[in-house]
Amino acid sequence: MEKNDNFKTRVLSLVKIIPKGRVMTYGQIAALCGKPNAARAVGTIAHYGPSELPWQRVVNKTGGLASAYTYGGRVGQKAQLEADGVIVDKHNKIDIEKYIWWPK
DNA sequence: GACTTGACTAGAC
DNA sequence: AGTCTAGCCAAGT
Repeated sequence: MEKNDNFKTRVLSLVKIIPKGRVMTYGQIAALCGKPNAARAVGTIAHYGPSELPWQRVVNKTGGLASAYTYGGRVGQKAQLEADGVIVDKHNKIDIEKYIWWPK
């Protein structure tokens, strides 16, 4: 049963453990799940995944906020990241190099 | 049940 | 330096 959901579950679990004030990239999460080039899959899973996941801490390589693409009106994300201690730019960009986090 | 689209990234041209 | 292709997984049609 868990074999089919293995990748999806891994991604979701990984996002759940992102500490406050830190962020991760799609490619990074994908790589940690065993598929270094499955960044797209990560985004897809995220979009259809539970809304309780802190996807606001997940960003793309350009440092842009994730849901900014589809949920452009989701202004709460910026405030949420700032509440976590992440400085968000005017253009919804963050210092990815500074806030990137890797699980130990 | 097969095809298409989608919160992405990296490499090739 | 900018544009295009390829690769992954899941959900919708």
